[in-house]
Amino acid sequence: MIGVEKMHWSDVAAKRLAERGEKHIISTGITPSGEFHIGHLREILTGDMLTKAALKAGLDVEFVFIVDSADPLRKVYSFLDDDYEAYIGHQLKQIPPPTPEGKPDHERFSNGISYADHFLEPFKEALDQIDVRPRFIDNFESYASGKFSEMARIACNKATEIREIIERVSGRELSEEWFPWNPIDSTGSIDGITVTGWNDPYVEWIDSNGQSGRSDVTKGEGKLPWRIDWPAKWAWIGVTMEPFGKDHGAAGGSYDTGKEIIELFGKQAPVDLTYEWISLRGQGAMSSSSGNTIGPLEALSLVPPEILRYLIASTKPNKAIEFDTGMGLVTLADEFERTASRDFAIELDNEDLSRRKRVAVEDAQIAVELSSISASNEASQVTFRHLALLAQTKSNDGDVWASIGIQDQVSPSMIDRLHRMRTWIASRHFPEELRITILEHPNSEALALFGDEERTILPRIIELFTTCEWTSPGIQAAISNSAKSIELSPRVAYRTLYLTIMGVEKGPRLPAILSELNRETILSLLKQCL
RNA sequence: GGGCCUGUAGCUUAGUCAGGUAGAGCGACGGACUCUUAAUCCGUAGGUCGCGGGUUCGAACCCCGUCAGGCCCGCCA
Repeated sequence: MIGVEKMHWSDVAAKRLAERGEKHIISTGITPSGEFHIGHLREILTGDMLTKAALKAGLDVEFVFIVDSADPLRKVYSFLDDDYEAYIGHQLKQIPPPTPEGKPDHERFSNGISYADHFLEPFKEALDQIDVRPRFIDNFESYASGKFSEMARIACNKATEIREIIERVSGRELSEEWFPWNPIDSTGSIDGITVTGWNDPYVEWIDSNGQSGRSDVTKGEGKLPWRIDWPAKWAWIGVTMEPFGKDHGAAGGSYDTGKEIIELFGKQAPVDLTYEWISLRGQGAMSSSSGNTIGPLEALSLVPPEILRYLIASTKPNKAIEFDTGMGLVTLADEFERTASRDFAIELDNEDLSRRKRVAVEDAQIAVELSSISASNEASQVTFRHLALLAQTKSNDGDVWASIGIQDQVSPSMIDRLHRMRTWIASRHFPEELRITILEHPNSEALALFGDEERTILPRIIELFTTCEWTSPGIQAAISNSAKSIELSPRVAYRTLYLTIMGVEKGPRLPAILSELNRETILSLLKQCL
């Protein structure tokens, strides 16, 4: 007995789903309290990949994304002006979006754009680019339209049971005034308000200003607290699976209480999948409030969407990811290119493949499948590294295509890729290691590495550079000939040039780069090195 | 304080559930190509599997302890 087949993480989860039936709703949700970041992308991509795996397994599945716009503003975040003090406790759908300076933008708000919308819109654009197309559910609208009515009434009627569950499972003690409904007070806030009575379907309250009133829980005049709000959503939407961050997944966390609370609603808790967080390399966890973020759109301006998908697809959910916008991104992108261009059918055909290797091949194959964007499925003709080189040495796109040899059939995705590469090179994220730098003055440390051969060949190079055709082939011939004419390896000529022009011993292919530069500038630099 | 997750070559990691003397990619190094030397091809080196015990004929894997990082028990993907 070899054992049960091992599978890609998405298939393992799909199998768990299949054990529960045919029809499924996979849900994800995010609070639009600040700028979305690539950490949020893990939530939504994990959900998207689970959906695809479930479809592959023959299940009837729908993917939804709940926008938690009914959540209140918790505090004045660092990117907000103190004017937002007045909105603390107010629901995100009910307050104005910030201007670029962080002030409340009343004008846009009067045009129907809320704080929640402000942050959601760019994220939707990113989702479109990475080909994630969920059904959006606006939580605030859901409350307003009565979707939560039944669950809210059950929760209020079973306040004692819910209190018991939360206190027992989370191990924390709830205050005397605690009630499973947060009404909206006379100013629009759900903070600092005390529930004084419950007369189905009305919650009676008194707020911090001494004002009293009552809220109809079936009309969304308030909201359920998070720990009840979540299972209530599972219940009314019919969620059967939900991936969530490790913060919710810890023992005693909101999933643990939620799975008991939902039973009061007469439903079953969804299958869970806890995923680790994404941090920014060298900077710790990402957080919208601290400004330590990379937005999905910023990430997408640097790399094609399939690379971001690949990052999630190829990493098991319980592994923390350190997102590296420098060399790590190059390595990731190159790994994707290599993997995507493999012929898995042939590899799997090999009978001698060990079990372990076979699983690894299948895993890679599925990761690639989950990464590809439906529209453009072709393999790219260049590695990221190489494209980075070409983009830096050839200012004209046509020259780049000619160098790759695809000038007659340039695909839209290649053009797209080159443009992203140019953006990346211009950004602060581009790794110095890959950046081509041409010296303005000779580097004495580099020249100290000169040997007899280098000293001998330099005058020959200068001589041939003075007369050769200043094109890539012309320069290449000149370099080659400078060495051959005095019976040295071209290697020496290249080393000499790297030391004189870039101050390093090795480097990228020189002829193309030099042809982009001014001949006199190079000659002058070389002569200074004599 | 209680609980959960993670720790494997310089880097990213597979393998841990079902124990059988560690696999891969990147990088590094070396070589090849009458060769655009960060391209391509071939090869080499590199691991006391965080640490210490235990169980076992046998442990990266199971058990106990311990260290480090992260998280939850208010809110956060």
